[in-house]
Amino acid sequence: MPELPEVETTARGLRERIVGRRVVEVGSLDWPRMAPNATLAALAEATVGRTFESVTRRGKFVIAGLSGEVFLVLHRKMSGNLVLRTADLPIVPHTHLTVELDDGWRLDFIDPRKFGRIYLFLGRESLDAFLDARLGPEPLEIARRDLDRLLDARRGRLKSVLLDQTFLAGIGNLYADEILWESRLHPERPASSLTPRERDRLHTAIRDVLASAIERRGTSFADYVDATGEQGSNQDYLQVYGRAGLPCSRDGCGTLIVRRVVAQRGTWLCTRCQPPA
DNA sequence: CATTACCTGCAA
DNA sequence: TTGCAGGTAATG
Repeated sequence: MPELPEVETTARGLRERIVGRRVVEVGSLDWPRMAPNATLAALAEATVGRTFESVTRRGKFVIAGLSGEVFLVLHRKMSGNLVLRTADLPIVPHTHLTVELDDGWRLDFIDPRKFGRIYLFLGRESLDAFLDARLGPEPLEIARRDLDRLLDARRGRLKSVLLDQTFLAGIGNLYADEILWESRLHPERPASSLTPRERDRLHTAIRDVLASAIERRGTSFADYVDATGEQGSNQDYLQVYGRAGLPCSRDGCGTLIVRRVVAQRGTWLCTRCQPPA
């Protein structure tokens, strides 16, 4: 489940390897609804012959910028991966886009569940309009005072607010649970009910949980691998996600982690460290 | 707010 | 064989 840390790791890996490379060929778009605003022909026409100038991340989107303000934007949703391979290797099953580069490497978008999306934007304005309509601020850049403003504008529960990409961009189910455990906040607390001290804890936890997951190159819980096909290590450091029945690791706690459904999502928490009120 | 659709792999 | 996993858009 690629969330902010996994997408950041992938973007960094791609940046190292494809910036400065020219697109030679584009292919394999076998599932047209994965590219809502472009056909294979349009993708090829816009990118072949152009050179990658940047690879960035915004929320869970990877944004590959080519010369002439052409942007290839990819969202991996749940099972998607972006992997670089040498062009002589066969295309594996569930590959839905291939971008061949001038140095003998190929960027493959592989997604068994076909939930992933591929967008093409010509010009920075159309890219920014697309992103700004969907995404709130970056969690690693949000100032403490701005978090107040964001929280006060929300009436839902913490868990669903954290999952809302227009609140903060890039947090998904796994990191929402980890952030709430780290903050010692119950997922069903109303977002606007937090005391200043609790907001401090939430602000710190958002930064710490996401930053350390990036340092560990992401969580390889199910499908995720980075741009070179390597797994991250953050799955070895999870405190609650997927850990029902295991003891809470907080000093002297040991309460068994429970799973329940909050905001229609599997949600793991320590009921002692994260009291309902 | 909640529910459903989109998809496939995999566990029960 | 059924149902669950979950990101997001669309729909009650």
